[in-house]
Amino acid sequence: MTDKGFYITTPIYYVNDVPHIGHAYTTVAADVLSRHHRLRGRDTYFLTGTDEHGQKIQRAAMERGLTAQELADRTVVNFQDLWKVLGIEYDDFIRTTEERHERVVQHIFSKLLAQGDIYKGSYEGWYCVPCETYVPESQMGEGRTCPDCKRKLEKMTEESYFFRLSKYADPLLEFYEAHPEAVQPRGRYNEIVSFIRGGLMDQSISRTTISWGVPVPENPRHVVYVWFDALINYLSALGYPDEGGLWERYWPAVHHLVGKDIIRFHSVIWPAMVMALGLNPPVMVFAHGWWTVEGEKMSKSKGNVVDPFDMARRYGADAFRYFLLREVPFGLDGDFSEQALVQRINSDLANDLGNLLHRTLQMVNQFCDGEVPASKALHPEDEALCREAEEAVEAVDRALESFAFDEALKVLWGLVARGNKYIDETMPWRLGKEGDRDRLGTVLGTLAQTLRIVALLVTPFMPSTGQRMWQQLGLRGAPDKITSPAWGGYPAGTLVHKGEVLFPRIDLDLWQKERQARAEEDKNPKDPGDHEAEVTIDDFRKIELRVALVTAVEPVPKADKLYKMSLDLGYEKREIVSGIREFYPPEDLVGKRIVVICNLKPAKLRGVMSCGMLLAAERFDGKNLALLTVDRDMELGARIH
RNA sequence: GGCGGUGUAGCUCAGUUGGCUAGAGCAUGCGGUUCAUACCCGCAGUGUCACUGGUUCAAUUCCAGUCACCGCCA
Repeated sequence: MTDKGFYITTPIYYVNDVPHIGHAYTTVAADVLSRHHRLRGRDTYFLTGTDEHGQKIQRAAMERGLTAQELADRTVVNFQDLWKVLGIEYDDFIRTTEERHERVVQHIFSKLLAQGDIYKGSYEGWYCVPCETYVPESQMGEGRTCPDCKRKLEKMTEESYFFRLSKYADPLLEFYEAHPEAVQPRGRYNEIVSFIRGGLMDQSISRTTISWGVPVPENPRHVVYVWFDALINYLSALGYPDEGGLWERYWPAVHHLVGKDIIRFHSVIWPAMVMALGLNPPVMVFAHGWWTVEGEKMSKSKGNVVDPFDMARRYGADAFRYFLLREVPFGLDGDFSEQALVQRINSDLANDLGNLLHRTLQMVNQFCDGEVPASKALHPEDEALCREAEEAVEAVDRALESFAFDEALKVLWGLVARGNKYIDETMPWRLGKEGDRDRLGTVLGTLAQTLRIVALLVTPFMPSTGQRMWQQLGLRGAPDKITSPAWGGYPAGTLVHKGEVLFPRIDLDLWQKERQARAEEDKNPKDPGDHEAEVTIDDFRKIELRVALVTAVEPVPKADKLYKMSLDLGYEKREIVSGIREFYPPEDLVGKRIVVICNLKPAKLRGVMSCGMLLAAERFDGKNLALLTVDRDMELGARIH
C-alpha cells in the first residue's frame, strides 16, 4: 500500500431509503478501518454522505406534498442520527445538493465536454410513460411491457449527453492488469475485467425528462444523470479541483467500500471518469456482500427489514458493530438473525471478553486492594502471553490491511482465550490465599498488560467498549489516542475501577419469551382505550372539514407549545392557534395543505383568537404527531366527507 | 448459451507451492476449577474432503469429465 494516506469512503446513500442493515454494515466497516489507520498514525480521511437527486426523490417528494429539497433535508437526518447512534466518526458528510458539490459536477461536465469526452447525441429506448422510466431489454415483460405496471412500453428518442466510456476500455484494462488488487474480492475483479473485455458503450449522462438534479451548464434543459452526479462526490468533498484542496493530499489513495450491486459504477465508469480528468484511478474498490435475514432476502414487502436503530437500542451499538464484522467474511453474503447476534453476545462478548476483564479486576480488588502490583521475575507462561499479545497486534494489523475484519477479530479473541487460559494455569486466587505476593503480582500485572492491549485492539471495532475497559483498568487518557499498542504500557501501582460488567449475559429463555410477546403485540396491537360513543352520519356531517393551505406560521409569545397559523381556504383566509410547536418547525408547515375544522366555535388561546382547528394523528404516548394532509393536489377549501 | 466461482464434522467455515493420525469456532457429551457474568480450562468425538476417472511413491490439494448450487454477461 501507498503511504500517501488512507482515504476511505462509503457510497452516498439515497435519501429515499430508510437506513437498514446494509447501510450500517458498509459504514461501520469504513469507520473501523478509519479508526484503525488513524491510530496507526496514518493520514486518514473518512467520507460518507447522501445522494439526493433523481427522479425517485422528486416523485416521493411530490407524493408527500413536499419539495424535493424538503424531503431530502428531512430524511438526511435519519442517516446522520444513525451514525451518531452507531458511533461513526466521519471526517465529512457530503450531500449532493450542496453548492460545493453541484459546482464541481458542473465543472467536470464542462471540462469533459470541452475536451470531447462528453458529446451530445440521442438516447433511444423503451419508455414507460406512467412510470417515467426507461426499461432495459433484459427487464421487460412479455410483449414489451413494463415490469412494474405491466403496461405497454413506447419507443422514445431523447436528446442526451454521452460520456465517451468506450474510449477508456483499453486504459482500464491496462490499469487493472497492472493492479489486480484494485478490485476486491478477487471474484469481482474477474467479473469486472471480463466485462470490460466485452467492450464498453458510451453512457447517457443527462436527462431532459426530469428536473431534480444538477443542470447542464451549457444546456439547462438537461439535468446531469444521477449516477454521474453522485460518483463525483468522492472528489467534490475533497475540494477538487481547487488548488490546495484535500484531494491533492488524498487522491488516488482512495478506498471505496461498496455493495456488490454498484461495483460496476465504481470500478468501470468512475475510474474512466477519473482518467478523463487526468487523475489516477482509485487504488481500491471493495465490494462487500449482502445480508439476508433469517435466511430470506430482505424486503419491505416481507417486512423483515432489520432496523439498525432498533438493534443498537436493544443490544447496544458495539455488540451490533461486532456482530456485523465478526459473523461474515467481508465480501461474502451473510445471514442476520437476532438469535445469532444474541449467541455472539453471550459467548464472545460476555463469556470471553467481559468475563476476562471482570475476573481479573475482581482478583485485583480481592487480593491486592484494587492496586495492580509490580511484576517480578517472569515465568515462561508470562513471557508466552506477552509474545502472544505482541503477535496479536501484528496479526490484527495484517488482517485489516486486507479488510479481513473477521480474521482480525478471530485473532483478537484468540488472545482473549489465551488470557482466560492463563488464569486457569496460574491460579492467582491460590497465590493470593497462599500469600505468594511476588508471583501474584506478576500474574495480575501480566493480565493487566494483556487487557490493556485487548482494549486498544478492540477500540476501532467497539469504541465505547474500549473506553469502558480503559476506564475500569484505571488507565489515564483514552484508548483511541494511543497510537502504538506496545506491551508494558500498564503502569504498576495503578488503581483499578471495577465497574458494571461490560456485557451482561442474555438469558435465552427470557429473551425468547420477550421476543414472542413482542411478536404478539405486533400482531394484536394494544387497544388505546379512548373510544367514543357511536355517532350517526348526521352527527358527523355537522363537522365541517376543509382543505386549507398554511401561509404563515409564528410562535405565540409566552406559550412554548403554540403556533399562530395563517390559513388560506380559497374562499376566505383565517387564523388558528395550534399546539404543535414542539413537533414541527415553522418552515415545515408553510406551504402544506392541511385539514381543518372550520365551524368550531372560535376560542381565545393565550390572547390570540383561534378560528378553527387542524387535524393531526397523535402517538399513543403523545410524544409525536403527524398532520393530516391530502394525498394529491386538491383545491383550497375542498370539503372533506 | 458464454465466462468465472463454490461443493470439507450437526451448523459456519480454514486448509499456504501435492506429503506426517484433515483443522477452528459454535452446538453436543464427560471431567477439572471456583477469581468470575452457571463463567473459564481440559478431554471426547463423528468426516467415502460432491461424484467418476487420470498423473504421481503420495492428491482434499494438480488434470479431465459428471452432478448440484452461486455470480457476471449494461
